[in-house]
This record gives sequence, C-alpha cells and structure tokens, in this order.
Amino acid sequence: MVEDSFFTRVHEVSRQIPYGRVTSYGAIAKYLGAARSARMVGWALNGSKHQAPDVPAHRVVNRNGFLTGKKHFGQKSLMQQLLESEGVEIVDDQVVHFDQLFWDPSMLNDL
DNA sequence: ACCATGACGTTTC
DNA sequence: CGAAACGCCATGG
Repeated sequence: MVEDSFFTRVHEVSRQIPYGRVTSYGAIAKYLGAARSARMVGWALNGSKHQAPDVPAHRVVNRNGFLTGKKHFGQKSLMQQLLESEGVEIVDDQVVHFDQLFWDPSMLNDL
C-alpha cells in the first residue's frame, strides 16, 4: 500500500529539486505545511533510500548549506561527490553560494 | 496513550 | 566560537 505519510510527501518534493540545485530540510518541511518538522524531512530522506531511491537526498542540506546527512550515504564523501558532479561547489562540507543554489519547492508554483 | 528516536532550527550559556 | 538545551512533530515500539 502507499503510505500517504509525511515521508512520501518529502520524497515527491525532493524529486522536484532541479539539477545542480539544493534545498534545506526546513524549506521542504515548510512547503509541506509542517515548518517545524524539518527533522522529519531528514528522517524521511533516510527512509527514502528504502522507499524511493529516486530521491536525490544529496541535494538536501541543512539551512546552513552543510552536508549534515553525508554520513547516511554509507560513504561519507559520496554526498559531496554527487553535488560536485552537478556543478555544486563544496568546501569544508558546505555548499558554496548556497543562497544562489538554494531552491525552494514554492518555485514549482511559479515555474 | 506513553516513551524513544531523529539527515533540523533556534536560543542560551 | 563551541557545546548543550529546548522546541518542534511524525513514526515506531
């Protein structure tokens, strides 16, 4: 059966993240109507590997642009490598020009 | 219903 | 500047 839970929502939204772009857990949470559930977003992404491998979790970082979830990729540097492969500069586990690369799900409405 | 967990975010010390 | 506490809330046991 399909879990119409918060998790599934996060998965779908995360898949909308454009190539070479990044977003924050809080932004996704806010878009889902649960701005205070940023932690659930990360947790959902953790489950996404199990439920929706299509979800580019590497494009989701915390509000500081830090690759906080890199450790969940099995390979610590994997998340950084994936982002760099998309043209995203990473320095000291942080996204460079995060404010420029930041993508908000709300942009879907205006797209 | 209660307690524990968690890839966050903000505030306080 | 760094660490810790707190809030916040969905999911699972």
